[in-house]
Amino acid sequence: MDKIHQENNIDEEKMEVRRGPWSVEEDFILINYISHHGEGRWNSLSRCAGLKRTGKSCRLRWLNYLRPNVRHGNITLEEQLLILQLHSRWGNRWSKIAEHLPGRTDNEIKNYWRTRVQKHAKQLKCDVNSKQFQDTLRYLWIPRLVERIQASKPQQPVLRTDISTELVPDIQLMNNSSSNNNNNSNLRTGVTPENSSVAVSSENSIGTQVSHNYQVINQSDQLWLFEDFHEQAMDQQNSIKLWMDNTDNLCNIEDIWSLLEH
DNA sequence: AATCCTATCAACCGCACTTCG
DNA sequence: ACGAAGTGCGGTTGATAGGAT
Repeated sequence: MDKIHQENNIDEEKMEVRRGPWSVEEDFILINYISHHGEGRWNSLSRCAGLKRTGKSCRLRWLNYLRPNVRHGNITLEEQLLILQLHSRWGNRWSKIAEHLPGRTDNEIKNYWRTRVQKHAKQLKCDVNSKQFQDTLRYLWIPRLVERIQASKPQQPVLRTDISTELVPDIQLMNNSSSNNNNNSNLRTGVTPENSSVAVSSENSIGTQVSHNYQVINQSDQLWLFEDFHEQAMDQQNSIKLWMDNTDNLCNIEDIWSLLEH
């Protein structure tokens, strides 16, 4: 180790490192310093600005809280929808997910996932990474969110997000009458108690409209899901039975709705 | 009013990767 | 090419506010 590094280490040992919540004065110093010198070089920034914080701590404070374009407050329904869809694609890559939610930090998204989504997985007694729970998100939670978004925006029949269509499709509601190939006439259908169904449509890579119609059938207190692929497989109906492997996991759809309400 | 419980989120930690000298 | 420093990411912790009892 050279002399300079030795001296730096001695300095760091001498300097007490402050931890815990940031004070208003510290925030002011950090903002003021970055406004004059810019971001980066966090370790030297900390020293030069006269903060008794680690470089990491300064970086985190700036990126997660002090940055001008950081948005605070409740995660909106649209943002929840994006998080769920992006997480199903990328998993726990929070920073990558955060790139598509302007003003939201990876930390905030991570917290949302852990406190809201994982909580529901726990309530449903299944692993958050299990296929069962992923299906629950895909076929129940996401359509439910779409419906709530739609209900909150009566003037906008088609929801568009600011994300590329490659990631999130255009989403629109369809009522049951538009679903014309349900051969199970003896089954009750409907995603919601109001007996409406949700369709998610998207453009594929060659610009062709692809639509998926999700129908939930509540039969004998068991939850079944049917997915109709209207374009490529008009006559093909894939059925997915959730909780099939473990009868303890069979649950009433009303219970799930009540969970999703919160 | 006091205590306990739960949810939330800012902050920290450890690790991996990148940059620099 | 190598080692140290710097940076970024995901996982975890702990303080605290608010609700329940």
